[in-house]
Amino acid sequence: MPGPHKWRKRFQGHGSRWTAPREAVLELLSRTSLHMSAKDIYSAVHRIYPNIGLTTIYRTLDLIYRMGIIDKIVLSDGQARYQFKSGKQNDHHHLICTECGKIIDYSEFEKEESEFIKKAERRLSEEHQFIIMDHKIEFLGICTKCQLKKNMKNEGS
Amino acid sequence: MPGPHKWRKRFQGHGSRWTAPREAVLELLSRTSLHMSAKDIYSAVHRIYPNIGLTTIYRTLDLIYRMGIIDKIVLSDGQARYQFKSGKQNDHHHLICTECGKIIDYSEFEKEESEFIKKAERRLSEEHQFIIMDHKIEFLGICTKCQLKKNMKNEGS
DNA sequence: TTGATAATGGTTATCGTTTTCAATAAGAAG
DNA sequence: CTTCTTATTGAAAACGATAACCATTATCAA
Repeated sequence: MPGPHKWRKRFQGHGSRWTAPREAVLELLSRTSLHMSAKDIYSAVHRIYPNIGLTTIYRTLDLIYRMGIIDKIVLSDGQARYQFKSGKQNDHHHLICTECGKIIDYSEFEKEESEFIKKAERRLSEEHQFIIMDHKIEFLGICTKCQLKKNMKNEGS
Repeated sequence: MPGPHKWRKRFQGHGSRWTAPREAVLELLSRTSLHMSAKDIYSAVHRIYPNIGLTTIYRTLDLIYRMGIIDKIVLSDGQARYQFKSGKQNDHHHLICTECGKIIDYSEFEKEESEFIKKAERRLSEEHQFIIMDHKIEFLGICTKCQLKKNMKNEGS
């Protein structure tokens, strides 16, 4: 049923089949830069593929995450967000609004950051005998919209 | 019922009462450097206070978290860990074993790190109009124990 | 076309955390 | 010390995100 596609080979090489639900999820994620929750993805895909089940969304996300196609971050609201890995801008970090959950990617200061990270990894792996695989940097704050909302509330009361 | 205590005032100032469950939880957390889950805390407190309910643990943790007495981090296993804020060594970061969930605090390279963080915060708040409140840096890897376990498995097969 | 088996989707289970609610206890006032 | 208000408690039930189950369906190699 699913059409020919650039990901087909990758799935078959991985021992997995190329199916319509997988195509739908990948199509969606590859076309947005948003960090979507499983439910977000479900409702979006559901529009063009009304029979899809939420279970399949979770399984597909897990699969393509393990295949290294998408990133996954767990926010403090207990929900995971998924994002397509765009080939280039990979080692990015997150700026998260603690009010509304909005996530902004940034990959500025690549030099300073990657330099700092390298140094830290070297030191930590030495001192604590860890094999370091990955890192995560998040800045938490309040986005413009939520700043405005807060101001309006305060004026109102 | 709960005895006099150094935290008593802080609770009453906050409009909250000083109770035995709260004393038990604070006593525990203030005496360990571990990052404990709600269940960890429940079982530990339960030993010296067998009537306590898990609900109360959650409520107490939420309260003292909002009072700024403890830190809270949500791991990718979907469970929150709580840790007493020791006055001094505050701005620390985490080294997390992705196999067993062990968390190590580190506050090395304070100079490099805090310098980098300051710079990043300045730049991000300018470019994205965010009010930055906090940050989180995590390194993910495999701890010594789990490295050994993996080796033994490979030899076994 | 066929057959083995991976994938699906509906349902149910799990697990951490929250809510509900009646009973209890803290602590200010008398 | 007693009384009264009300915050807190604990048991049970509800909740939400995710995972497991299982009979049915679809992929794709032969």
